[in-house]
Amino acid sequence: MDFTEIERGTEEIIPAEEFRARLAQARREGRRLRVKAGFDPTAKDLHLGHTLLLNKLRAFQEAGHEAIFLIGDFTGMIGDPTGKNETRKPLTREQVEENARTYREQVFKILDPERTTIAFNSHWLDKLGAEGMIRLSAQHTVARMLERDDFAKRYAGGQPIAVHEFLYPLLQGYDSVALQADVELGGTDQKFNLLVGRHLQSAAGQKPQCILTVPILEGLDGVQKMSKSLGNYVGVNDAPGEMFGKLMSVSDTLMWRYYDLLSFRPLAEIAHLRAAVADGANPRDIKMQLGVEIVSRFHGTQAGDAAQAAFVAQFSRGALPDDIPEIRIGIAAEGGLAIARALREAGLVSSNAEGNRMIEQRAVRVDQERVEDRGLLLLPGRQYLLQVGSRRYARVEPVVGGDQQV
RNA sequence: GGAGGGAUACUCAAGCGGCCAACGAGGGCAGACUGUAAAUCUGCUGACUAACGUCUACGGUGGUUCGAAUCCACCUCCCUCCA
Repeated sequence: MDFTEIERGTEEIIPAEEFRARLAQARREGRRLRVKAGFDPTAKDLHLGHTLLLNKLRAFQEAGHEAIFLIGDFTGMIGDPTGKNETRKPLTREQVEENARTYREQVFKILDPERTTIAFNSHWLDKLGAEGMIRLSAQHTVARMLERDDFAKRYAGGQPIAVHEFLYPLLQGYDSVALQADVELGGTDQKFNLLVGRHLQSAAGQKPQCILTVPILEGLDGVQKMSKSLGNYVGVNDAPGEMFGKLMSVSDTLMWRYYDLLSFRPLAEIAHLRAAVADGANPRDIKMQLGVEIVSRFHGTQAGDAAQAAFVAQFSRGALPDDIPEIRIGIAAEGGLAIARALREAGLVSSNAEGNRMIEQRAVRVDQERVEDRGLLLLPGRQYLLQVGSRRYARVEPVVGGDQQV
């Protein structure tokens, strides 16, 4: 039996032999494995980092297994303490539903809706109650909890650890019990939590799940993990041009990481691309191929090609982008519109002070001409093309007395 | 419950009565060079103002002082040791 497609891109499979045996057995018996992957409802915009997991879930679907997309609406109230030490605000029922809905829209860009089960863990965790929680807590020791890497670090480093954070892995593990999961997928940073699931399942008399971990995708900066709050992400809902641009801005080193983790190309083909660059091909062109592949995946082949063409036109040939926002800004009858304010109103800078700074740094152009004078006034009656740096554009028309409008 | 230490801008971290919108580093943004890459060099990095300048900010609330991030009191939160 061939495991390469299922196993491609995974970091670790625990225990590998058992996993393969289980797959083989399921096939023989015509049984579908229950494959679980949990998602935190605090985030609602999916980015490429999430898609690693979804792609893997999809691979299981295609092999005929049951994909369970678990929304951690109950555990979201705790907030996974993995990684950062920050207390999360509990979500309201409305927020959870809202987030779940947007999840659904985005998730099915990858998963097959016909073969996906969506589950909410409040379903069983609500009923667990204080007694259930205590019984659950009795299944695990403090010493073992403190083995978890980030708990260990925080404890050693004198950082606070709240008691309720210990409950998170237990509840996540209990999800596996409730779902009778055969397999659970997660990022490498989830390894500890996933293992707790195995432990709790055995204690409950179930056959413990197998675990597949996928790497954590680095964000555009190439260092920290991709996340919305760090602003280093490519969202699956990003517009084609934006998505392409973001991918083009990654470093050459990171490009290969993205090829390895995000591309669906055969491994041999990626090896060829590496060889080509080693032979002197411009990595930029290889990067474009990646951009086209990813944009096409979420927006269609046409959009992928168009994004590349637009990128080449704008940055290689200096053409203006064709989707420059237009805005009218109301001004008093006398005088004109101060350039810094125009930049701010158009959303190109966050404050007038920043606008003035940009001017001093020679980053601002009006009608393609560099602005040297921060006292420059835009007069009503015509439209101006404003530019900050090489990627921020807007067309602005000052209007006497008028309200600001697009 | 007792003793001690700490909280400074996006992050880390100086400052310990006026020269502090606050050293330095990282990050971010911009300029040069490029391939919207890396590396490197330079500048900027609270808001309002054309500008003079004004306002807001060093955990919170009060106080001392001509003047407080800096001193005092109380409060909140965190850490360590003891119980």
